[in-house]
Parts: sequence; C-alpha cells; structure tokens
Amino acid sequence: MTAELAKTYDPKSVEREIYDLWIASGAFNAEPDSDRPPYCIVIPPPNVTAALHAGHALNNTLQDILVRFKRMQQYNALWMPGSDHAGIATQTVVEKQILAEEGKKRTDFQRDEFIGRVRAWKDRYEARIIDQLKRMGCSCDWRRTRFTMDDICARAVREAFFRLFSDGLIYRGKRLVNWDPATQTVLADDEVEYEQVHGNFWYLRYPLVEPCSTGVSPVADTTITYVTVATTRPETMLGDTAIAMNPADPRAKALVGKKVRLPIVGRIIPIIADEHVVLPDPDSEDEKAKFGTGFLKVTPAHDFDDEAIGRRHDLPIINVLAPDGSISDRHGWDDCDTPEAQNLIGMDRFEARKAIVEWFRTEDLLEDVREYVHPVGHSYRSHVPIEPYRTDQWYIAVKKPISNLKSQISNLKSQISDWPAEHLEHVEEKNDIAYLKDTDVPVNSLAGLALTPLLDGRLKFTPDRYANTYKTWLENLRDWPISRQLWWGHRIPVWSKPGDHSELAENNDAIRSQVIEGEEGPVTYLCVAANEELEGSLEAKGFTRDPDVLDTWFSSALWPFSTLKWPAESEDLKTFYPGDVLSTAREIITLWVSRMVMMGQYCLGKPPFHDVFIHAMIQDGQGRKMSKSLGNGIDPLDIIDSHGADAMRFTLASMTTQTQDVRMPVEEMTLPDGRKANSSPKFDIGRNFCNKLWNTGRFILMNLRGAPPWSDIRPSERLADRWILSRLNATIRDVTSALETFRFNELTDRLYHFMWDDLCDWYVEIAKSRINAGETAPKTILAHCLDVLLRLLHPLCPFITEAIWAKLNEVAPVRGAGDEPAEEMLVGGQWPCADAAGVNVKAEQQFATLQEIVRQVRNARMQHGVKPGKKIDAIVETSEQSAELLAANVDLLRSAAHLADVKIATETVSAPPGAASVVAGDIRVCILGIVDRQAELARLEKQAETLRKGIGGIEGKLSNENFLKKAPPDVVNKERERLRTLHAELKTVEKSLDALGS
RNA sequence: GGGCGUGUAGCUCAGUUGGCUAGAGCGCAUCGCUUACACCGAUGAUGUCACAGGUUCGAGUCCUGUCACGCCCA
Repeated sequence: MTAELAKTYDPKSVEREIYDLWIASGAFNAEPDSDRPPYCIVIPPPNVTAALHAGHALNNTLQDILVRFKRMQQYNALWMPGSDHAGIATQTVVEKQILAEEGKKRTDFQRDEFIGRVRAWKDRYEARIIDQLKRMGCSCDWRRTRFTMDDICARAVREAFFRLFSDGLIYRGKRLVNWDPATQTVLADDEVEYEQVHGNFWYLRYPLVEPCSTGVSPVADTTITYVTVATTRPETMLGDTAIAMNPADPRAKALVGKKVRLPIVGRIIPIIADEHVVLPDPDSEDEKAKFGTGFLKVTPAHDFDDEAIGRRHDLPIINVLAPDGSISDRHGWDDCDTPEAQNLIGMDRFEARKAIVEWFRTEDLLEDVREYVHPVGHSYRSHVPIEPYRTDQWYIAVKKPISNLKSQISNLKSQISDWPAEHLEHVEEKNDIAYLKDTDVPVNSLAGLALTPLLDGRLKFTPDRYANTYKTWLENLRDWPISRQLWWGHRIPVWSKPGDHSELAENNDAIRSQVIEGEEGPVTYLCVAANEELEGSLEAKGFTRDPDVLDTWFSSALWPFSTLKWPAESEDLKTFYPGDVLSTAREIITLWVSRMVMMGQYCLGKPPFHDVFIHAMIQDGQGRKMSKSLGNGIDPLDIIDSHGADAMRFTLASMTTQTQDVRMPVEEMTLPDGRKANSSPKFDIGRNFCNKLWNTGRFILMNLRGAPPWSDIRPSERLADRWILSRLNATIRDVTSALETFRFNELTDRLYHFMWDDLCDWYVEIAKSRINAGETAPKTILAHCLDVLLRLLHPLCPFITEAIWAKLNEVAPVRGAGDEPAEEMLVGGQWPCADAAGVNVKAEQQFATLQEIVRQVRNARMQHGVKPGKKIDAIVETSEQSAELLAANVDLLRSAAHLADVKIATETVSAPPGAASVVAGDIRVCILGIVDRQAELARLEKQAETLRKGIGGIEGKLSNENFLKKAPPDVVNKERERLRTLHAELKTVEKSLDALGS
C-alpha cells in the first residue's frame, strides 16, 4: 500500500514542510482583485518587547481560523501581519538590559545611538515573533509585513498628525498629567493601574496667623489657634496655596477669609470655601468624610482635584517637584528660603514624606496618624506610583466638534453614511451643536465618530456586552495626551521658535502654525508635512524640533489603513479597507479599538472593521494571570514542540466559549529534546484528537482500493450510509454557522463528535464488517466523509489536514458526489456546502434506535460477564414496523453487538428460561444462554426503577390541570407520547422479571 | 465606589428563545493488546445546578436579595 501512514501522528515530520509548501504556492498572498469579495483581518501587532505568550497563541489561532475559513469560501482573504514598536515598554526593557549588562543609562548615549540599540532589540524580537506565528501555522501574507515605525507607517502617522493639527484638534497645554517619575514620561489615563496600598492619613496642624473663634462650641473655649488637615501625601504640603472648607461647615462662617501660616515654608495662605470639600463624619461610609477634618489642603500643582479648586479660586500654582520626583526649587517654587525648606530640597518624594512627618512630630504639629488602605495609581510600565505633575504636553481634543464635518442635525443624514432615520433619536441639539443624547459628545467630534458606528449598528462586539465598555469609556473620555518623553517612537513633527512667526504658514500648504503665549512671550509652533527640505530650512531659521515622541497608540490607531499604504490611494486600500474583523483582548477595547475606530472614521470616513471579537483571558490553574514574574507562563513554541501546532490550536479553540475566561492548569514537563518547560495537560485533548484523526485517515486510506466512483454507488440504499451522510451534512451546517458567529468551542465540539462518535465509533466499525463481506460502497462513502471532514477541519488544524489530504489525493484523486478531481492543496480548497436535503431526520431516528439496542445488549453482556469475543444467539420481539428496520440491519446488529444467530419475531415469544432481555422502545431482545440470574435480576430491577421514576414525573405533570391548560399542546403531547413509551418499556421489563420468577 | 462577568460531576467547562431522566473532555471503576488508533475500544459510577426568596403549569435558564471569586473603570 503506497499510502501507508505512520501509526502515530508526528507533527514534527510534517509541519515545517507543509508550511514551506504553502508559502511556495503563494497560498497566503492576497492581491487586489475585483472578481472575488475581499476579506481582511489586520493582526493586532504584537509588541516587539518580548516573544509571544499563550494569549497571543489563542488570539492568532482564532484569526487564522477565520481567515482560512473565508479563504476556503473563496473570498480574497488577506491577513495583514506586523508588529508594534511599543514605545515606553520596549524602551524600558532595553534601558534595563543596558543598565544590567553595561552599567550605562540611556542618557549616557546619543539619541541616535540609543535608538540603534532599541532597533537591534526590535529586529531580534520581530524575527522571533514572526517565526512563532509561522510555526503556529498563521496564514499571513508575509510579503506585506509592516512595523509601526517603518517608512510606510511613518508616512501615515505624519499625515494623520498634520490633518489633526490643521483641524485644530491637536493643541499644546500645560496641565496636570499622570507622570511616571521613573521613566519620566507622561501616561494616558488608561496606562495608569490602580493598586491597593497600605498607607496613612497624617493629621497636620497649620497655625492660624491670628487665633480665631469658630463660633461653634464643641469645647467650652471656641477660640482656636490652628486648623488640622488630613493628608495621605504630606510632602505635597510644600506646594499648598490654600485651605479649603465646605461652605456648609458651621465653622466656615468664622474661618473663611482667615489666613494660616504654612509650616516649614512660612507661606501665608487663605482659607477658602469650596463645595468639593467633604464634611467630616466619623460614622460615614464615605472614607473622605470618615477620615477628613473638614479642612482640605489645596495643592493645585500636585493633585487633580486641587487643580480644579485652584482654577475655581484663581490660586497660585507652586510646583515643588522635579521630573524625577525629588523635591526641587527649580520648577516653580520660589519661597523656599527657610532652613527647614532648604533641607528638603533634593530629597526623593518618599524620603521627603518621612522627613516632613518627622518635622511635624518634633514641632508638636502632628496631631494623629491613622492607617488607611487606598488605591494609588501606578505606572503600567515602571510600576512606581504616579505623580500628578504639571507639564507641557500635546493633546488631541476628543470632544471638539470638527468644523469641516457638518454639525447640524439637518445634515446628519448626508454626513454619516448609512445612518438610518431611527438612529436620529440618539442625537440632541444644543447651541447649534448636535450631541449624542445624554452626553457631552458632539456627533462630529472624534469621540462621536467612534461612538456613532456602535449606535447605528455598523460596529458589533462579540460578546455584545463589551459594547458597554466601549461606549462608557468614550462618553467619559478626556482629551488624549499624545506626547511622550521618550526616544523610541515617532518624533512629533512640530518645530518651534520663540516669537510670532505665524506668517511662515501663510500661503504654505505644508505648514500649519499655532502661536502660544508663554511666560516669556509668544512661541510659534509649526506643524510640518513630510518634507525634508522644508524641515531643513526651518531648522536653518532657528526652529527646533520637539524632542518628544508620539504615544504608541497614535500609530496603532492608524494600523488598519497605514498598513494598506494610506494616505496613498493604493489599490490595496481600495480593496481591503474597511476590513472585517478585529480579534483582541478585553483590556485593549479602550486603549486601541476605540482609537482605531476614531481614526478610521476621521481619516477615511469608515470604521476599520464591522466585528470586534473579544477573546478570553488565559489564566493558570488557580485563576491567576499568566506572567513572567509568577513563572506560570506558557511558551507556544514549547507546546508546538511537545504536542504539535494543530493540537495547540484545537485545544485553544475548544476553550474559547462565549462567557468565560479560561483556566489552564500549568505543569512542568520535559520536552522531546530534554529541556524542561511549562505546559498544560489541557493540550493532550488536541493531541489525542489529532492522533485520532490521523488514524481515521490511515484506516480509510488503507481501505480505498477498489472504491467505486460515487456515481456507481447508491448511498441511499443502506440505513448506515443515509445516516452518516445526514450527520455529515448536519456537521457542515453547524460548523459553518459556528464560524460565522465566532462560536469557536462549538466548532471544535461538533467536529470532535462527528469524527470520534459518529464516524469512528459507528460508521467505520460498520464499514469494516461490510467491506469484509465484500461490499465496496462503504469505501466510497468513507472517502467522501474524510474529504469533507478534512475541509471542515482545515481552518482549525491546517497541518495535519493538509498532510492527510495529500495522501488522499494519491489514493483517490476523484471522490465525492461530483466525481470531480479534488483540489491539489487543501489550503485553497472549496468549503463544503451543507445539502439541506442531506439531513435525514428519519434515518437519524432509526439509527438511534439501533444504537440504543446495541448499547443495551453490550451492557447486558458486560453485566453478565460474557467474554467480549463470544458470539451469542438472540431472539428479537417487536412490532411489524421495527421488525422491518431490524431485518434490514441485522448484520449491523450482529457485528456491533457480537451476536451470532438473530431471530426476529413480530408475535410474543416466550423467552427461553434464563435468557437475559433488554428493552428499547417497542423492541425486546432476548439474549440466550448467558444468564446469571442474580445479575439479571439486579439489572432489570434497576431499569424498572429508572422507568418508574420517569413515569412518576410525567404522571405528576399530566395530572396537573394547569399544565394541561397552560402548557403548549405540543409539549403536552410529547409528554403523553413519552409516558406511553415508558409504560410499554416498563411492562416489558416486568414481563422479563416475571419470567425470571422473582 | 461604579460597571461587567463567574459560581453546574473530583478537575476544566458546555447547557441557544424557560419544556424528555442536566451534558462533554479529563480523571475514576470493570473488562479488552478485536488486522486504524492503548494518544485506543466497550461498559459503568458520580450532581442540594453557590444560598434564600419570587414569577410560572413548569426554573440550571427569568426577577429580587445574600455570599464567594475574577476582571475593567474611578
């Protein structure tokens, strides 16, 4: 036999070779092509920070399944690959590495030199990531591989920035930002992680300049000499510029307008009234009230809430910190002459905290210290506490109406394509601006552009609950700070020079200007379109380029079209934009999905995809996130080495349900090459499946010689043939629908059970005996089943199916209903079509009856300890109708249940004494000559008991008048039918019991 | 604090608009090296569907509350 396959599937022996074949055949290449409908998925570009982990393996498996499915449906399918420069993350890891290996800091290098080092890191990891994806079987069009910082993507970044700047959506502002003192860069709100911290409330006394009577009398003498503030960050007191109290506080009347002398500094600051201050209440659930004193120190330079109070009361802003988080007099703090203050300068913020608390203690101004557990923002990269810090940053205005998009309600219909009239209810007009209802989001703002596709149905989330996350986040969005004080990234294309030089932008389409009044006069900021000559001439005129880079998400936001060469009006862009599906993780919805939709809408007028699939998070056996620090991560390559890529893919897909995150118990294992690595027993599921598939193929291939062409057989003649073809068609139908609705576990479930239960456990076993008896039709049916099964499985398990396909082509190049030669490679094969007429309910019911009888007989044999190989005689007693069915399939019964002579009777037969008997529906099978009376009694009693229980339940229902009255008639009829069946079975069982003389 | 999700067999999880005796895989028990597969086959055992109320002829499924766990946001 030429097509002899190894006894066990060995993924290693086929994966590499098959992947090379796919590449060589150009199977993954997509070209603009008007004949076929396009289908496009852009890969969420993995960060070049590190290699891919299990979560990536899951996400990319799912994308590959979708792309391969659509490719087989003959779509012009493009999976666009690439990676992300991941600004702060990558820079941080490289800085750490250089510090550890060479003892050097970033600032010890020239900027270009350092970037070269990061680029080397990027090259290494990019290659590794691509290799990982290939080994997983990902069918990306590798010729198109992009990187968020390559020239093509950079052009898009430059263009988008220029457009946003031109539309007045990019502005520069001095604001409090989330500052990471370790990496010394600003972070966006969503890059801040909150962690519970065990801290303290320190109660500090600030002396009044003049003692004062509060006018209220908690004590006899209402005159006080100081007020007490409660703070969790004492070091910020150096920048206090007021004390605030709630106007409703009974003491406010006497105290507001008075002054206190700020300890250490000596600054005289006012007591002001502001409703933001929470009234103290020791019994309150509100922690601010519980721990508060009613006096709030106001530090506009170092607290977001205080900044707002400062704005309301026009308070001075005194910044006492340097960018590295140390106390400093060089960034806006002038009145620091006292020796106590001088002493603190240069201290780190936490060191200063201790020193200041100590000072208050020594001076007897520390009234109390109470423990307090509260959430503190930390940098998602350096993990140090975030410091609210005032800096100049570039922002994108997300809620500003964009003037060249029309804002009038009357124009909405023309403005937003496909906006159905009924969706106008989502809009309300205020001051001539159309807002999304109950929000402050103008329809024609960036946030509005991201929200409208969700409201009008152009954007769908699966599972749909995540639409809420998206919506809520966008509705509450603040302006997006896009500058980062890093070296690794897209440098901001803005040049500046003191003075007003706005005339340079006049009559020049490549320059846009903003003149900003600073403390030292006006400064001109010029945004310049990509043009090296122009840039050079500006620099010659004394303009300097902004040293900062753009937030990584700025370039990621453009990814669905920057990869297609936008702003060039390329054929790629015309064909593949907008794409179809984005598959990603939950936490990316806000960071990335929202921004892609925003920018896709803004730059191209369409959302970049219509479906967002949010996949599960993979956790370890204890429900913890997988992470390097816990050492519970799994490397996809280790799984591929030990179990094979298809096994990994199958397992991951089978775990992808609609509702839950997935737990994957992690165990250490030894790889074939002797290395130790993390794995999970879960992957055995996939490996066993693949091996079973391999052997199914092996068996069928071994039996194909002499298979007649499809047109020569009559598949409708035998029940088993009708049945397996019906199951096959149902499987095609269910699998296709599962793929169309992103129900990946249903995909694996249907395929698993078709292959294992229907095909292997039943049909193959039946086929064996029929083939042995000289029949050839089952061979043709088997070939057809295998053909379709391989097609259906290919998106899920591409390697093994392609390998078996090649063998099948050698042995049976022509197979299946059309008598046409099969495609050369499965990767480009046609997706099977479910034949609605092929699903045969009657055949399935009849076959189910046979299965039930076979199971019962096997069970009885087992209970009686009959040797597996021993054939025994049986007498069947049944109705006319069933007798016909049984007679036609008596050979099936004999082989499946290991029976010898089978007599079928339509009249009551008295079973020979001592025979065992089983019952299924109206069929009773007496098995002769094997009886162990006790075992048989026990078996029958048990069955009778189960039947009685079932009968009791149904009788209960049927004797309930309300059930008969209110339940739908078909439900009632079903119950009646069932009751009849159970009664009949019970009667037969009881008859058998009587015969045993119990 | 707000939002979302989860609690079903020893473990990991399904369970579609309420309707058969609640399922699968692994594990477990008994038997079997039957000419595709021991990464296999046959048979079997195993559930207070977290808890407490409610709606309904009928609740794992819908509603309310409680407890536990997870994630996101502030």
